[in-house]
Amino acid sequence: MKEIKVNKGQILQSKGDLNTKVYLVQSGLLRSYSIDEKGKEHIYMFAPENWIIGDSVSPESPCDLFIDAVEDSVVIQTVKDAVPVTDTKKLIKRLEVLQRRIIMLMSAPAIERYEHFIQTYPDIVQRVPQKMIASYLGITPQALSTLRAEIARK
Amino acid sequence: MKEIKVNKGQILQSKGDLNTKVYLVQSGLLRSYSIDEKGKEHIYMFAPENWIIGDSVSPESPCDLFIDAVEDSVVIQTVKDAVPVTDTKKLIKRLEVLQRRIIMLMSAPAIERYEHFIQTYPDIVQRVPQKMIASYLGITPQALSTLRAEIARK
DNA sequence: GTCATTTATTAATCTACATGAATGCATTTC
DNA sequence: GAAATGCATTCATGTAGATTAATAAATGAC
Repeated sequence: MKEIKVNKGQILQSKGDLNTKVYLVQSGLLRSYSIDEKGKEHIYMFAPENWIIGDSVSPESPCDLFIDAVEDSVVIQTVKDAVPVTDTKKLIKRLEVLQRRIIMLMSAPAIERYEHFIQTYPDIVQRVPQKMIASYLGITPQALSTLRAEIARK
Repeated sequence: MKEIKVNKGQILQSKGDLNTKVYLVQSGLLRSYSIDEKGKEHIYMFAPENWIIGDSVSPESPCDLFIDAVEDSVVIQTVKDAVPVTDTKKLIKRLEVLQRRIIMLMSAPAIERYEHFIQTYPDIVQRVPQKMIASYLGITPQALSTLRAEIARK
């Protein structure tokens, strides 16, 4: 358990890493994402102040996600075992978020997913480039741009 | 905490219910799903023997999902508070599954999601109608049928 | 066993979103 | 402060998968 300063763009975890840690964000903003065979990034989550971020695999397995800093950040790094004990309530809360995300990915068109996102995370919208929001929503930056133009036109 | 017999097709939980329970499947097969504004079902998960199924919202909030029996089943019903204590490891395992599902929904085409599904849950494939697999994958039964024909042709 | 209902398949058409490319701004870098 | 890089926008075209509809096969009800 130690405090780390991370610069914007700095990578904390790469796909395939073993013995990965969990990060509690003190200040700044991290993100986790996967990269597919075509080299395309897909953002799994954003972690602003007070959020916990890490790959949900056991420490022994190679991880799936990259984690890096979207802003200069300060984080506390802990081993995975330390976390579950800390806060079961938070885990349940996270399950709830993931459940809603899956349902939305399957049933709602991009425009509704976008509207839900800006309502749920208005602060994050201000802090990350639009292409990252597109990546989180599962669409291209072009599609998001077009969709925003449509919303503005109304 | 009590044991319940459920008949195929019987609904255990409907969207909007309060004080929802968690079900541990003894035998048979349950599923949870949402219904969108167009009346279309989207299966969130299947729960065969020894799985836990429930809506990930606090007991006080109205739930989002329906739960019903795909086969005649026997389940143990418990209140939510009883579960977290039981097994943090299982919660983590579930986070891992959800993480992979989200990544796949965003980055993999339907055919790969299908192949991943039949590899991961070969038993479930045998036990549920194809349209439910389509619903789980986030595509229509027609699309799955066509996609299966393509696989067979190879 | 017969009829009714649900499920799976196939095909024609439509649509949301991807891809690729061009352009204008805004940032960073030296 | 000029050049380079990254970001957002717009447009033309392509495509995975949705929708609609018709038919066949399987399952269930009586």
